[in-house]
Amino acid sequence: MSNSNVFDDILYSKSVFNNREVLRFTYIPHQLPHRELQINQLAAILVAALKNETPSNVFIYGKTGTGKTAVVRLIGKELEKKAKELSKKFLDRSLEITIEQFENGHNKLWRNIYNNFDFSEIYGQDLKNELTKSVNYIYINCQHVDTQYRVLTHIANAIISDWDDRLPLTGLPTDEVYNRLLASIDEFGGVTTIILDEIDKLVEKSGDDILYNLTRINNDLKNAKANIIGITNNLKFTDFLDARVKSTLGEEELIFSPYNAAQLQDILNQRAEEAFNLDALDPTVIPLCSALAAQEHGDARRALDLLRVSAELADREGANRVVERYVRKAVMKIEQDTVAEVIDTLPPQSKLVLLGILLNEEAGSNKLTTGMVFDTYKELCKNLKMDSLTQRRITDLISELDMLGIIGTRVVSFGRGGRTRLIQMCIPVHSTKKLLGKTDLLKDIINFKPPVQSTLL
DNA sequence: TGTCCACTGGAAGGGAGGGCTT
DNA sequence: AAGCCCTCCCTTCCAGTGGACA
Repeated sequence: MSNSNVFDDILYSKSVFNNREVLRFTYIPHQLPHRELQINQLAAILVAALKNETPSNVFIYGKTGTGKTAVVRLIGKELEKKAKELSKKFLDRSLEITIEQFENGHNKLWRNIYNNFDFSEIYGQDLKNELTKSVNYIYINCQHVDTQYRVLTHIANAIISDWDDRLPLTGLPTDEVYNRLLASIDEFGGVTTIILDEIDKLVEKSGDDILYNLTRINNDLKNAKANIIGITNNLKFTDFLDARVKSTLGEEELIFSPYNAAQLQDILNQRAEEAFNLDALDPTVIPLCSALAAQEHGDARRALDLLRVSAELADREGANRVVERYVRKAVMKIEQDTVAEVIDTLPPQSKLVLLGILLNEEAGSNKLTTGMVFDTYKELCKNLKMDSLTQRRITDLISELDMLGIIGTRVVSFGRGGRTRLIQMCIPVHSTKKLLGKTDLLKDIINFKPPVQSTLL
């Protein structure tokens, strides 16, 4: 009997990778090529936190994959590191200097902290902990944390260290959450920087009340300071903001322009050095990945994904070198995987609507309207003995599918025939049907024939 | 030029589900 | 247990719309 494990062959087989994680977009390298200007600008703003002064609020614009999040996260890491270093220096020095000498010193930050603590405990662990966390950097991605309540609890919970004191995900009145947040920031002291990534998603869903409150948080804080960094890829985002929020939030603005192919190449080269074994990459691979990503508005995330997936495909085939062929394959794979994931995670009602559209298109209706899709959807529901949603709700689901890029819609008027939306599939009908057919809900009606519907044209 | 169609899409609110406070 | 609050998903209501047609 062999005691080998199914993973053994894969685990110990030769790989082109030295460290795959380096190619993830979430990995933050020590250096970010071609973002030196933005790094310096942001550091110049946030250095105030190290002096216990309030840094300006910052607004960061730039398309997907232009390094906004990476820069902000890198600066955060550096800021916290520096704060710890300074506090350590303070503790070391305080062994040698007297209180008077320290009070006469010029280090405002530590003098402030010192004023709030009993100096007799200077060497205690508690004080040391307080000192090392007096700069707080809280990152929130508003794509998921997209309501006023959630943002407030998220910030508060990032500061509250005791698990039992953490705020619940629902249940409390919002003003109560705000008060507890103030208390936790005040108790923490120092400077709290709140980063709201994809801030446009937050405002789109919940309005700008939350931003109004957060930009005025310093008025309510007694013992601490806070500032906001908003990140968005929507250049017109601030047009929808309340003028007061707009001026307070946009004290400083940073623009991240897209990378060009040469810059993307530098980024990939830097990561590849760490990510791959020697000679594992054909020299044509990085230029190709860069060129393909540059075509799509200079998206570094796309370039990194392409490189990583190409190498994974090479690995799986047991090749010891990544060549151009794998990049071409990777392009296809990434596209298919993205679509499959989006469809798979759709709620059941959206899947039914999509199936309605798909079946009509398959039956040859090339001028599909909202009304026709709704009729087919109702038939599908009847077949499944499910209650159907209203047409109003279905128009929203159709809009969502449109936003996801699964279908394309266009509002048209047929004169007396009325005004409606023309709908068509944007992804291949056959493969989508296969994906939908795999779900338990739809497997029995996947071949339903929609009633013949007359188009308005 | 006014009418009419089949919607679109904003606004308001209901209610289920989850969770807190008293 | 009761009362309250939040989120999410949904319904109901309704003003507004573009363009063919009479």
